[in-house]
Amino acid sequence: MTSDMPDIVTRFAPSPTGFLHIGGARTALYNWLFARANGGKFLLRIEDTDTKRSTQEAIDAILKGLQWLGLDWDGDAISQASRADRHREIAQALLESGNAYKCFATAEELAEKRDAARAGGERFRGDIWRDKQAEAPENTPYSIRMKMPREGAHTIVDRVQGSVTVQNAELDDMIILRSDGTPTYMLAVVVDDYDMGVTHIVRGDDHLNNAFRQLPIYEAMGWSVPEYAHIPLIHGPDGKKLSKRHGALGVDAYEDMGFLPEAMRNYLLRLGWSHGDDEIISTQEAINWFNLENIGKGPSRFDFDKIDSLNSHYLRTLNASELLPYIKSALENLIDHALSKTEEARLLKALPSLAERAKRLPDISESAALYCDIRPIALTDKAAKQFTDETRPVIADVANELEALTSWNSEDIKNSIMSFAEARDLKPGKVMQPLRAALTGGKQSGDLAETLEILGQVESIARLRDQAAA
RNA sequence: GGUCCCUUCGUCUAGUGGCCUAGGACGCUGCCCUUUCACGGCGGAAACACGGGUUCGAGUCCCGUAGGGAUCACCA
Repeated sequence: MTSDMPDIVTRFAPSPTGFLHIGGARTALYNWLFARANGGKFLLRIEDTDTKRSTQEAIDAILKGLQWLGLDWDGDAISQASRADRHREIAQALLESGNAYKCFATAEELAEKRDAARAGGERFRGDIWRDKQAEAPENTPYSIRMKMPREGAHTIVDRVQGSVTVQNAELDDMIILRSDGTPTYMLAVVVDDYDMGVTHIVRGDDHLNNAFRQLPIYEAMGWSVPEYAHIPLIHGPDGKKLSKRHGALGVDAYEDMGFLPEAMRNYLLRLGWSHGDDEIISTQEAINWFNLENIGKGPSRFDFDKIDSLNSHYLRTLNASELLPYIKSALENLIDHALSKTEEARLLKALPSLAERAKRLPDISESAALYCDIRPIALTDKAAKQFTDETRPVIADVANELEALTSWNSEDIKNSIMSFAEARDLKPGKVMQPLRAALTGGKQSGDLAETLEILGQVESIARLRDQAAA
């Protein structure tokens, strides 16, 4: 490690074969937090050595996902493929030092050996040419394989999983340079992590076994081994592994569903990590508190109910002008016209109480539509039942009462309705329920008098008369 | 199948040998508040996978069993 590097360097190293899924997002979050918690650096490396499967779209989606989550990385994102020369150089060095060797076997030959070994209950280590270098043929393409130790064992003291030991005899002579001269992931990770000065590797525990295959490269090069923290995977709500056809979504899908990035961060943080009984954890607190030791060891399931409750909490912390941009375009879609100045003014007053009732952003835009000019408003079945021969005249009369009001504020509106009810010897609820139905069509809204105030005298009375006349 | 990892309420988790009659959160649920829906307040049901040890004492340590997961490519 270079000496001018900070004490802690982490990295997130996604392969750009798809979107940034929820597990990757959490891995990125943990790496980011650990770096930020320790005044270190958080690096981003795109593992695009598999050029066949890597796409620019996927890279863009990953970058966008990280940005949405608010996880900023230090420096430029590094393309692993662009470092192929360096990887080849190390492969060559390994070859020259006798830690790696040329393998002339063909794919078919290898597959054959592998199947045979497996059928016999043996393990195949890919070592056909391990001890036959003297017989190396001329002008034949070859791959380069790592010459793995056969005796002894390696132990990793993983920051999450604890002490883990694997016998060296389990290790195969993996390919580090393909016969077409391109480096494999197994070589590239090690070289890049070393060159980037990565001190702590925090990644999914699907890489735990790989760590042991990578160790011999560090040793052969005389490089110090980084600290490892292998975090458990996230499963779907049913406990099954998350896959593309089974509930794995890109973070953009969660954005579309109406989750706030701060809610997502809080949820992901808490999914597999804890700080006593704390549930609502601000990003600053997360940075102050985050550590590797409190990461749980078992896999966890994604639970929409819980993230909903977190999201509704964060929704409530936003004020009206912060909220409006989040819902504006969805709302305009819903009401089929651009927001007018009056509508916007109503919304600025109504939004906080709408947010209080919402779990996700669409809940807000849907209820916000009530404050727009959408006459005649649609009625739910339940609301429609409020309009009877009995209630229609009441609505009409209340409309007249309200029209006579010279000051339009919730206090006076409420008094007017209450005294109307009293004069007719009606229970307040008998009056208010039909009113509410006529004004909202059955959708959720806040306090009735306040709703009327925000809607304005003209619009309110028009809505009431729509139903009174129907 | 080999190797490695994991296992506390339905879910996320607290718990690091006595403070555990196992705590919190989400969800579920009863009551209260109330002009609706929410919010809020007060309650409730709900878990140490199983079996052996070690120990005066085990959710906590050890060993087995069962279940789940990961990995065994010229993918990453």
